[in-house]
This record gives sequence, structure tokens and C-alpha cells, in this order.
Amino acid sequence: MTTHKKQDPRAIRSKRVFKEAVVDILIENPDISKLTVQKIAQRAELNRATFYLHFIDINDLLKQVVYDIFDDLLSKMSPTLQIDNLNNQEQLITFLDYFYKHRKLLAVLFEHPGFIKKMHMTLKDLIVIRRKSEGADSTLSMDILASSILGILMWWLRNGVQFSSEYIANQIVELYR
Amino acid sequence: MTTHKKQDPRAIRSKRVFKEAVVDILIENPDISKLTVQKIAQRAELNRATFYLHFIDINDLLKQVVYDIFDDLLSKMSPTLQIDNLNNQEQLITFLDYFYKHRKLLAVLFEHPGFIKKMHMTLKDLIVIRRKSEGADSTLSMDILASSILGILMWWLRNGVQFSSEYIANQIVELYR
DNA sequence: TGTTTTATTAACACTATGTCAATAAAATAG
DNA sequence: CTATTTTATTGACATAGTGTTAATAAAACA
Repeated sequence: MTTHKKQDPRAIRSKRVFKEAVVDILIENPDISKLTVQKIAQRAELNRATFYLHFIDINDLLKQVVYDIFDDLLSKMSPTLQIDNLNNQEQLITFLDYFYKHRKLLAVLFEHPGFIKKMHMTLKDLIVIRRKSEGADSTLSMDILASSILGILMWWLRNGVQFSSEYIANQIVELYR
Repeated sequence: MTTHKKQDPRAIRSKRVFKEAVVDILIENPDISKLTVQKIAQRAELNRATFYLHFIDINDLLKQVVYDIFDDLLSKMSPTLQIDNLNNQEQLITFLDYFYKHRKLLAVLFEHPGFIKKMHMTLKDLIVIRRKSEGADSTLSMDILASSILGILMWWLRNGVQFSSEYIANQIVELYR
């Protein structure tokens, strides 16, 4: 429990402010390659040196933003997963609604290599839970299923989420029936 | 015809050498964010200022590398597409073999936003040609099909291409039968 | 209230960017 | 082959960004 003592509220605040700053900047200009520590520190209204006190580099900061998003996503998905008699499509729409709500940030994060890998793992886990519950048998790899859904989600985000969660859910269900 | 006169062989050579340099660097270290004009010019054994004579920035250079790859891919695909009695799976394997052969560079390019969009368009075109020839009817969007295949290809490359073209082709065929 | 922890500041050496003008070199045309 | 045109090279410049350090300030906590 006491292995990592991050007790100081100021340190917690600083990390939060840096994360908020980089998210703000990315939503305004989604070009990750244009990010600099200078700009982030300026937006956070904290000294540039303070940045290096909490993060190794910009990639490290983004990695932590990615982890936060996944904590949030999984905490929102778990109540849905626990309702046994909820059908697949409803579950899928809950998932897609999360995407729709966070579409701007997620579109940027999908350019971050670590994010795609984590999303793949998450999707695979969700598929395994679903398939077990319905006793599906198939020679199809769970990785193939997860990566094809991921491809659809990435396309959805790339195109500015012009389609509704319901449409995407229908297409996915039709694809895998 | 004479709108763009790129007649000088030296200019052509310089562009080629810069492209070769950036590809070499990326295959050694696939982290696009670590690229600098300095390193590329040094590897190309050309002056840094010469770089700016031919490219706006690193992104512009990468974009041109991406275009070259697509020219190559499409020129290799077109003879296969013209053989009418070739079945889908054979055509798919030709496509996947290209991926396998260029897996290292392609894995890097998939981190470049423009590359994913172009690959999506290419896949969609190939699907349209295939579907027309077999008179398939489906309410499934071609975009959904293209993006799901793209997701599988990206997963394949991310995992170091541990599976054969034949295995991936089988999985894709099974997914969409 | 005094001690500990963290943030701030300014400075440093370093790397990288993008541009420019003078010069060199190579290709092409006459 | 020579003269002209085009492109590459070089070194310099101002600017921006990096990563670190040491001294100082400020906030939290005991």
C-alpha cells in the first residue's frame, strides 16, 4: 500500500494540470508532432522544469493520459458487463457512446502507438466475456475479431464521427452474425 | 505535360537519397518522433539546407515515401486484379504477401495518419471491384468492410507479422463468409 | 512554528529549425 | 568544348526547444 507515497496534494495538482493542458492543446490542434514541453508548461501555467519533475518526456505524459482514459472507460463499462441479461447490441452501444462522447481526444490518442495496443486488449477481453456467455464456437481468433472492430472504431473517429453509435453497432452486429 | 519540369537528374537523385535515408533510419529505430532533419541529412550525406530545397518538413518527406509505396503496391496488385477467374483468397494472399515483404517499413508508416487514410481508400476500391464481380448484395458499408480488414492488417503488423499470409487470408475469409 | 517537500526561477550547454547569401559544382544547350 | 543555367554546398544567423542544475521561494504537514 505504502510503496508509492504520492502524498503531496501539490504534486497531484501539477500532474493533473499538465494532463489537462496537453489535452486542451491536442483538442485545439490534433497534431501530436507539434507538441513541445514549452507549450504544455506555458498552457499549464507551470514552469517547464516542473514538467521534468513529473514526466520523462511528452510521450510519458501522453501514456499517462491514455491510462487515465482506460480507467475511466473500464469503470463505465463494468456496470454494463455485470448485467447478464443485457444483449450484445445494448452493450456495444454503451461502449460506442463512450467513444462518441470523447471522440475528439480519442481521435488524437489513436495516433499514439501504446493506445492502440491497450484498446485492442480491452476489446479482446470484452469479446471473450461476451462469447463465453453465449457459448459461441468458432475457429476465428479473438485477436482477429478485436482488431477488425478496432479498425472500424478508428475509421469512425477518423471521419469525425459522422455516424451514430446505433449505426456503427448495427454494422458491427451484421458483420459478425 | 510541362507544368512540372523536374528534369535535373541531380534533383531526382537527392530526393531519392533523402527518402532512402529516412527509410533506413526508421527501420533501425521505428520511432517517428525521434526523427530530425539533421539526422536524415547526415545519413543522406547531403547538406541540411538541401533537404529544405526538396521537402517542406519531415512530414512532407514521409508523405512522399507513402505515395511511393502505394504506387508500388498498386502496380503489383493490378495484374492480379485483371485475372478474372482468380479467386478471392488468391488475390488476398497476393496482397498480404506484399505486406509481409515490406512489413518493417509498413509497420512504421501505419503510425503516419495520411498512410492509414490512403490504405483505407485502396482497400475499399479493391473490395468494390471484388464485390461487383461476384454480384454480392449486402447492407454492409464498404467503409465498414475496408476498415475492419485494415484493423486486422494493422494488428498483424503490430505483432511483428508472426502469422503467415495464408493464416490471415483464411481468418479474413472466414470472418466475411 | 519549524521542518520537509515541492515549485519557481534563471541560467547553462546543447541540439534542432528554417532561412540566406556567397560560392562551387554539375548538367545541359549552343 | 565552352558558356550558361541549374542545383548543391557551405557557413552563418536568429530563433526555438531540450534537459539539467543550483539557489530561492512557497506551500504543506507534523
